[in-house]
Amino acid sequence: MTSAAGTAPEGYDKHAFEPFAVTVDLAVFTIRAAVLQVLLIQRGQEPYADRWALPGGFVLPDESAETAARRELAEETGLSDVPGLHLEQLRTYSEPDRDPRMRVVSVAYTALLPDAPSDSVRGDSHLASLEPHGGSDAAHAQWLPYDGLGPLAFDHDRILVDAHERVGAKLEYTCLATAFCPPEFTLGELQQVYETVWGTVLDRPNFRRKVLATPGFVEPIPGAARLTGGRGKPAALYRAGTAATLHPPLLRPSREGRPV
Amino acid sequence: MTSAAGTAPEGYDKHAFEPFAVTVDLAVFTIRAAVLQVLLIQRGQEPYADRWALPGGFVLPDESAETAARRELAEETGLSDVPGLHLEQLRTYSEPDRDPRMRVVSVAYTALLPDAPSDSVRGDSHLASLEPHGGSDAAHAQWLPYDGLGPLAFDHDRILVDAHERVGAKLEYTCLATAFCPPEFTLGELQQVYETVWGTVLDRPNFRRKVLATPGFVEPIPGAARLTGGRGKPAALYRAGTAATLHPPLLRPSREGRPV
DNA sequence: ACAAAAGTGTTCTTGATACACCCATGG
DNA sequence: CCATGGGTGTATCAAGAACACTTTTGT
Repeated sequence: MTSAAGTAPEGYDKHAFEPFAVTVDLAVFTIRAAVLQVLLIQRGQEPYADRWALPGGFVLPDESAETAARRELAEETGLSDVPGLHLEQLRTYSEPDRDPRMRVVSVAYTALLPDAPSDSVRGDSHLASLEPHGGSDAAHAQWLPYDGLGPLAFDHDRILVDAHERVGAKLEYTCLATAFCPPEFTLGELQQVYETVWGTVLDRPNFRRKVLATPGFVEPIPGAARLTGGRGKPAALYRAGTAATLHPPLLRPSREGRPV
Repeated sequence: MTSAAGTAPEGYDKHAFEPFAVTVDLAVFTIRAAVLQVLLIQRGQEPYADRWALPGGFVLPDESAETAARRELAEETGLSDVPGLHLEQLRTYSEPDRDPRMRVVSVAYTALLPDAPSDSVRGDSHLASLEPHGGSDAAHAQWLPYDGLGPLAFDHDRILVDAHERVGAKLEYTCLATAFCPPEFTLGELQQVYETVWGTVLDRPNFRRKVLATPGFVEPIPGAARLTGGRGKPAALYRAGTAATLHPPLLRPSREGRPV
């Protein structure tokens, strides 16, 4: 049997069998002031009232899961057409008891947003722009630090851990890190992305050489420079390149004692 | 909003909205006689009558997608509790028009099965064991070479390409290759896995050193040996180790001109 | 002058590559 | 004794790690 034929309903009576709800859940990350932040919403109703949860919602009858993910992201964050938005399917969660109310199969997506990392720690001007909707759910959409989150609603803890792990792994062998950066960024900011997601410290000279030696990772913007910390030499600016993968990869340090 | 609350049906009337069918599709690979093979079934009905398709079926109301995948694999292949079976979620396909009959969201899985590679090319004794069910769908389940497949039903071409790409990539940085091997295997057989999936030739001495230098990849079976090609020195036998990842990775050769 | 951050150079070590070569078995 | 496949040794080269050092800015 294949996609839809076979084992179960043969006549395709659309209401003859127990329906599944199909939803999307979004693990939205950004880096602000060298801290990994996650976009969460506070639930207003049972189950899990007052707990934090991932943004998300139903897949509508005529849209794909990815379309639904983009729509929900725009609706709940007010961010539509964010330049440099990275959206990628994570995996699907389908345990029968993951939502106590009914059978819900959820396709999880990971999204990465740029937000000038550790530059001028501005007074949450962006955060405000995330809450333009006075609407029911989006009203409490908020960035929270990834570390030290209390237990989330449903199985969202696990989704978030899976998403974080995937992002960390993809930094090793793809050019994904630029998705956290604004259109113009310094190599120090790019390094900050790696250090924040991995929770490690990298050697600046070696990081620099590695990035510049990978064709298509970043492109220099001739003449441009910017001060990053108030003091120090102004850093050269770069744009994201066209390459998608890193060869050879940029491996996390000290994987020796790492559990496999 | 979260998994199930919010945007759409608030009262949770299970039949109030357009239902989705949720299915699993299986990309089942094995290596036989140094050829990458895929398990396919021939469709008996429209749409796509007589075309080859991936095995799969409906997720039942009280099982997870992974449970459904294991059940379908057992039902359609007669293979239940295969030792060393590797089953892993690939991704979810949810384009609204992917099945012309109704809305079907399919969670695709990749499965890898051992089958003594290129050893004694026995007379398809295994193949026969895949068709014990005279039942409707499983009747035509069959191994076919991955290369040179005609167009498959639905979007199964794409699923299969995605699965192959994922397997190839995971060989680089995980110990996945042993999933293609029987419980006891030689290093030559393990190398055959890499060469078959990647479509490249590897240097035997270097491959050997690399594998043995990775702790937990394989474990030697003291004293055991086996002839592989009728001639030549008997090869030492190994078991799969406990490690899951490869550090450093075993990269595909000649990635220079590779599109990124 | 000093601190802070960017950027360059150099050494050391590791791992990958490309071979040449030896060993054991069947025909 | 030769073909075939397993296994070892070795020289060469590229990449990563560690760290000293220079440059440019603000205070």
